[in-house]
Amino acid sequence: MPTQTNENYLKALYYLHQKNSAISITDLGKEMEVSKPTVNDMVKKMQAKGWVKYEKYKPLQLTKQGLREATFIIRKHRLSEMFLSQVMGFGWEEVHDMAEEMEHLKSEMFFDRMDEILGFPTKDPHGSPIPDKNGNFVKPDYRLLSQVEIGKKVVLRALRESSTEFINFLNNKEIKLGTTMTIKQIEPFDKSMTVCYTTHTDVILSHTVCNGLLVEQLT
Amino acid sequence: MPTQTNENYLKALYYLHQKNSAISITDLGKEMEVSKPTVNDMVKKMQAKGWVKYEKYKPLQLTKQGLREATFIIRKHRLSEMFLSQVMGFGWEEVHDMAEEMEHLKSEMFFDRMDEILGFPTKDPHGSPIPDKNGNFVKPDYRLLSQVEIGKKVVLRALRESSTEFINFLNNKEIKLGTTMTIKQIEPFDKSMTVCYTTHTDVILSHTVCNGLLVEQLT
DNA sequence: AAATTTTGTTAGTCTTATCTAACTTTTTAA
DNA sequence: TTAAAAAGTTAGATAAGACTAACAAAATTT
Repeated sequence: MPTQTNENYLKALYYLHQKNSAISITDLGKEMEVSKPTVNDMVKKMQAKGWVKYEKYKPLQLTKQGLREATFIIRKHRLSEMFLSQVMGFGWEEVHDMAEEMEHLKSEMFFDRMDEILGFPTKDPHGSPIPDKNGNFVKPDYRLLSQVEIGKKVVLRALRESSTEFINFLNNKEIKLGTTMTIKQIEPFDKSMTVCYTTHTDVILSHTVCNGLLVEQLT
Repeated sequence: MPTQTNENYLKALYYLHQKNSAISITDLGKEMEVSKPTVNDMVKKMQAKGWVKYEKYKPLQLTKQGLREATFIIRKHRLSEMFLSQVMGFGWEEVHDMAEEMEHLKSEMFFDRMDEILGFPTKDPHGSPIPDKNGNFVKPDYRLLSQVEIGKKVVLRALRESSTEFINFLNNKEIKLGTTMTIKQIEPFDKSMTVCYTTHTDVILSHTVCNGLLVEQLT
């Protein structure tokens, strides 16, 4: 059974893998905000437990078991977010940090009951898929708004980041899941985009913001 | 801010204080299931943090601050039990262990929202008082069934232990909070009691069981 | 009051998770 | 293709939370 710290390393590895296939000790250290020797040590321990595969100077890999563990932590995180939002009435901008704590609770019953109460949801409040009790889930292949061309129409389906700060920004701009946007212009200099949606015309979104929005392309 | 381990020591001290005013290093060690040197060390650390007062070979004391911290942990525990039982539909025999984990969550918002959803309850599913947001609560002075005399009539108001095992025993005997019982007989040899309640006549309860039941005396 | 038992303390060790400083390997760029 | 930069490793330390073995102090019993 992974410790809480182990769980955080597993989750970090999982997220890094989503973007990048070759994860370095340094990458993981940055994600976890710890020094390289700390990661080095931890990786050895986690390899001994069978969760990661590592050879000196080579990229890190999650084993099948490690992936399984990571998936269950993510299940617990996303179910918690969903429960906090749907049952306890918290806003989508508030749930991430609380779920970050709750994901380490060990009681399976607790999460299974949440799942049941929520009617076995497949998406969390930020649009991310929730693995089921067996660890299965479908990863829809949305694209980043930042990668969409000018003139296209898209629907916001998920966020790649769920920090309170980021979501407060979206709330201010009245952007939510399901919002349909048309890309009017892309500034070559800073890659910022001018978009239109609902009653808003010509809203400028920075590249950083566009990089956090996962969309489904309509046209 | 106390660590999770600190919180458990504080809670243990709090519970020991309820029965016994003079708590020894040994007592705390037994409650926490750790060795005496471990307690000794920990007590020094917790004294440095201002939660306990201790002089060599003298009894342990919770400081005002320590008592405050303990009260908030108990608030979190009991609110969790209430939420698990009232909102999530768990049985009173299932909630203790889950609440034992949940009580260490740091988010105040989470517990305050629970409190609100539950309508600011003052008792948990086992009849124990729930401290409010300021740490205040009334400790009703029930007496132990084991201390009641023969012939008296009592109502079960709270449990002094909330383990699944103990409550499963009560469930089997169809004893719940609010059950009115009459004490028919007390066996001098082993202090077991013969009681009558609802449709049950002449049920024998061991001293151990009677010691776990907090009752209000009617006659 | 002395002997015994219980209680508490000291000293030294372990594990987990972290650090810095210094060194080595690999990669990249001149 | 070698020099510089980046990445990774080793060694030694620290803090929290635990242990055992051995000793000291206090309380209890005879």
